[in-house]
Amino acid sequence: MNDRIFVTAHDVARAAGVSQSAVSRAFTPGASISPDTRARILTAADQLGYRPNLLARSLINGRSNIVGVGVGNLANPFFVETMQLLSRALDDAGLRLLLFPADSGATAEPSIHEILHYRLDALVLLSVGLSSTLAEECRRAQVPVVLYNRTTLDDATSSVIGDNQIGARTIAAHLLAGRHQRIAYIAGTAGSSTNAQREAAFFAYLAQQGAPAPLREDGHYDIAAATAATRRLLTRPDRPDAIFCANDLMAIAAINVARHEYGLDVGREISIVGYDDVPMAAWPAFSLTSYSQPAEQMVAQTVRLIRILRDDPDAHQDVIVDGTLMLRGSSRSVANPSAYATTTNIATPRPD
Amino acid sequence: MNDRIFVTAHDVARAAGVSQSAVSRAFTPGASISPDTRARILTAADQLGYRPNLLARSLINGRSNIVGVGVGNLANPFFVETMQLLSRALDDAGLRLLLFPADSGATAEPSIHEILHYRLDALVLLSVGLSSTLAEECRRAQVPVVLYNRTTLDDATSSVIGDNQIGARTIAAHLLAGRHQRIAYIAGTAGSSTNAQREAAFFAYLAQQGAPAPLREDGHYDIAAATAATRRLLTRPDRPDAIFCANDLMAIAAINVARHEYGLDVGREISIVGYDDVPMAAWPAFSLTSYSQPAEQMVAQTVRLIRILRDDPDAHQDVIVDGTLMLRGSSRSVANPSAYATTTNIATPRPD
DNA sequence: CATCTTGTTGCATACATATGCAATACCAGG
DNA sequence: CCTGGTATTGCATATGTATGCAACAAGATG
Repeated sequence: MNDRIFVTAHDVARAAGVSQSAVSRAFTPGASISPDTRARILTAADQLGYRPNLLARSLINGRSNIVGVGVGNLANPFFVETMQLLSRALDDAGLRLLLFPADSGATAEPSIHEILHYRLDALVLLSVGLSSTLAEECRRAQVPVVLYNRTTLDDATSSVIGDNQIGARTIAAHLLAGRHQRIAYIAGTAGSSTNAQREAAFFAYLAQQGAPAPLREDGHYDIAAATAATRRLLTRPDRPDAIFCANDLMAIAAINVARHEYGLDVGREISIVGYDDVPMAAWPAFSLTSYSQPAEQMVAQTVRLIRILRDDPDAHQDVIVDGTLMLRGSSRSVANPSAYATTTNIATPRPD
Repeated sequence: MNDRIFVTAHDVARAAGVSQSAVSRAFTPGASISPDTRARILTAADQLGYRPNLLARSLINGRSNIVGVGVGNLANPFFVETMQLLSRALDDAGLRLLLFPADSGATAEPSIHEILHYRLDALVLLSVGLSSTLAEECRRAQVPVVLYNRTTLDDATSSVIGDNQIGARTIAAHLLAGRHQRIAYIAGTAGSSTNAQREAAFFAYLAQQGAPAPLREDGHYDIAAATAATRRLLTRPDRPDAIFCANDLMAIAAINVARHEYGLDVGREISIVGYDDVPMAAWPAFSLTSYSQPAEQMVAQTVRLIRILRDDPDAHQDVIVDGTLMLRGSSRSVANPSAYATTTNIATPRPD
C-alpha cells in the first residue's frame, strides 16, 4: 500500500524549537506572533517542505473554500466560456472548483449526494435543473445553491440568468422588421427555464404584433436533434424564411443544414438567429445573428453571490443580466435597426 | 457570521443508542457490525440527515479521493471533449475532480501550490507544461503527476499522448501523395512537446522523401495567431497549396481565412489539414482532414494510470495511443489512400 | 519599585471520523 | 457446566490544524 508520510506542523515546530501553535500562527495572516519567530518558522517550514494541510484546516473552520460546480452539456460553447471564466474567477477569489458531471437532463447526478458533504461553500449548477428533492437535500446539508442560466420556483436558491424575455422579444421584433413571412422556432430542452422563457416571450410578442403563430420543432439544445429539426422544417412545402433557434449551437447546426444540404443562401433566402452569442458566432463561416448572454458579467455575478452566501446562506437573490442583439450576416439586414430597438441593446459588430 | 451546525456521527450514535464507532462502521462497507444495528443506525442517520464528513475521513485516510486537473486553454475543443470524458470517468471511479486554471504558457499557475496540499490522489495536467520546479514540488508533496497530451523528460512523471511522430508522418505522406508542391506548416506553441514532435517528424519525413523544406509560421495553438499566420502565407507570391496546422483549432482558422478572405476553394485550390479530429472537424462547414487523437482512449488510460499511481506512486509510465488519419474534403483526394498507409490507420468517414 | 499594559508563547482542547485493541455476548461442542 | 471460538461492540486514540485561555516577559507609567 501507499503510506505517504507528510510533514506536519509538529515537525516544523520541533525543527524551529517552538510549539505547534506557533507554526499555525506563522501561517495565519494577522495572528499574534513576533516577526522573527515567524521568519524562523517559515524558514524551517520551507526547508522541510511543509504546507498546511487544507483538509484539517477546513475541518476546523467548518468551511472548505470549495465550490461545487455541476455542468451538463459542455458541447455548448457558452458553457465552455463560462467554465473558463468561472475557474479563473473562483481561483482569484481563493476558492477551489470541484467539478462534477450532471446529466443534461432535468436533475443532477447521484454523485452529487456525496459531494454535498464536502462542506461546500456553495453549489453552482450550470444549466442543470434543480429537482425539489435535491433542493431539499442542499438545504439540509446547508449548502447554498446558485443556478446559472436557469431559474426555479424554489425560494431558497439563488440564480443568475440573462434576460430571456427581452432577448426573445428583440429577436422577434428583428425578424418582423425584416419582413419575414414564415417564422419558425427550434426549441431547447423541454422543461428548461431558458427555453420556457424564450419560447413564451417569442410567441407572445409575435402574437401581440398580429403575426401568425410560428412553426415549432424540438431541438433539445443538441446538434443532432437540431439538425433533424431543421431538415423537417426545410423539407416542408411552406418552407420558413426565418428560424429562431433557442441557442447558438442549434443555430449553427441549422446553418450547416440550410447551406450544405439545401443550398440556401443563409442571410438572404433564409434568416437564422441564435441565442448566447458564443465566440463561434462571430466566425465568418457562420456570421450568426445572436442575442448575447454576457458570460463575464454572469460569472462575476455568480461569484459575487457566492461570497455573500458564504457568510449569510439566507441572502439568496435572483440576478438578471442584460444582453445585446448582435446583428450579423445570417439574418436579413434592416435599414434602421434602432427603429425597433426600444427595449434593449443592439450592435452590429465587425467580424473578428 | 455563518456558523453552520452539522449533524455528526456522535449525534447519530446518541439517537441510535450506540457508540460513534458503530456509526462509522455502519457507513464502512465490510466493517464488523451486525446487520440490524447497521439498519437501526442508517435509519437514525437518515432521520437526522447525517452524512459522513468527507474532509475528516480524508484527514484520517491520508487520501482525499480528489484528483487535481489543471487546464490551460479550453478554446480548443479537444480539451473540452477531454474534460467532458474525464469528469465522467473520474466520477465513475469514485474520484472527485478539482479543476484549476493553468495559463496555457509553459508552466502552471500559482494557485497550484496551494492545491497540491489537498493530499490529491493525483495531478493531471491537460496540455500544460511541467516546469522542473513544479515537478520537484509535486514530488515533495508526494502527488503523482500525469501529463495529458504532453511529455517531459522528467523521469518521475507519467504521461498519456497520441503518436505525434506517426501522425505527422502520415499527414506528410498524404500531402505528398496529393502531389502538393508548396507545403506549409503552422506551428503550435513553441516549447510544447506536441508541437516539437509533430514539427520534427513532419519536416523529417518531407526531407527524407526529397521534398523541399516547408514554409513555417507560428500559430501558437491560437485562433488569432493562426489567422494572422494564414494571412501571411496566403499573401505570398508563392502561395502554398497545402497547409498542415498543428491542431484543428488553427486549421479551422486557416479555412476561414482561405475561404472567406481569399476566396479559395479549400480542398481543391488549397489543402488544409489539422490534428486532433475534434467533433467540429466533421461538420460540413469545415470537413477537415485531420489526424485523430482518440480522447476516450486517452482519458481511459489517464484514469487507469491514476488508479495505479494511487497505490504505488512510483509506478510511473508513458502511454502512447494510436490515432487515425480522417480523410475529408479539406484536402485533395487521392485515388488510393492505402497506397501510403504503411504505418497507421486511415479512414474516410461520412459527414455527420 | 510596584503596577499596568502590551505583545508573545505554549497548553489544552476541539473539529469529525477511522480503527486497533480489549471486552462482551453468544453459541456449539465436549 | 465448562471451554473455545466467533461475532459485535465500545474505548481510546490518531489524523493535522486552529484558537481560547493562561502564563510569561518586557516595557511603560505612576
